[in-house]
Amino acid sequence: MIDEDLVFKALGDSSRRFLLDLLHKRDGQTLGELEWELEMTRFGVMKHLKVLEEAGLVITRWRGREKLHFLNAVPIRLIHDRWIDKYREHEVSELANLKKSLESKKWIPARKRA
Amino acid sequence: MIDEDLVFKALGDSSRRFLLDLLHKRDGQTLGELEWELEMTRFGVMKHLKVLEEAGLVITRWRGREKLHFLNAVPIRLIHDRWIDKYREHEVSELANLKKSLESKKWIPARKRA
DNA sequence: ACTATATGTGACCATTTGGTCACATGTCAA
DNA sequence: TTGACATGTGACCAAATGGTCACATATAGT
Repeated sequence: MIDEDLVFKALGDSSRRFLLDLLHKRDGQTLGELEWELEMTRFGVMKHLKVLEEAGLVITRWRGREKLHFLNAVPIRLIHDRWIDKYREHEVSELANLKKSLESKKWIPARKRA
Repeated sequence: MIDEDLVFKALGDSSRRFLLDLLHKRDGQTLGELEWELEMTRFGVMKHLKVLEEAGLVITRWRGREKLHFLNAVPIRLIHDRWIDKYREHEVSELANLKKSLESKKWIPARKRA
């Protein structure tokens, strides 16, 4: 079960959003690696990672003495569905544009189609 | 333009998300009307509405002595575009990871690591 | 003009939060 | 086994936050 409040609270801090960005660039980074990118001691980074993990936005795995951190987009996806999509009807046209844009990215050129 | 940090911070509080829900149900409500729905004095509600307004999530208009509040979904849409959609491409694999994680792996407390 | 209504301001307080540190545990490699 | 390395815990502190209140301003309606 995903706690919507934990997810929103986790996303409410720019350092944590930056950590998600870092993991998005390269998944499976250790605390030591992430620590380098922030102007903060590893203890601060650790706290932020804990918040992200408890919100389900980051999943971890141990490899020996290293803790690997992986981005989990599922909670964000659920927010997208449960919260943001609530406002669809207010902006039908823009959403249509977005959809078109996304679909065109998946466009398969004629020569490669079966 | 739109301060992403203000938007995320504004969304990070459940009372404020509830206020957005109320405005989504019925747009243009006054402070007095919204106040009824929360278990909080009007001062608290006022502060939350101010945060929402400064984040651009709520737009206001005066009608005599009444202040009408309107939901503005645009900042949410921008988050949708620049933040959430970032993770679209990873969605499938992350979902797979989660599934695998839930099915086969068990969390091993640090103290008990081999 | 008078009074009830609707919202605003600044001070204030308790709690939460972001961040650091001393110290501790667990792991790798020589 | 020894020592360097990677992460964890609990206490601690300053700052931000959620919420209330006394007091103030502006508008509506009679």
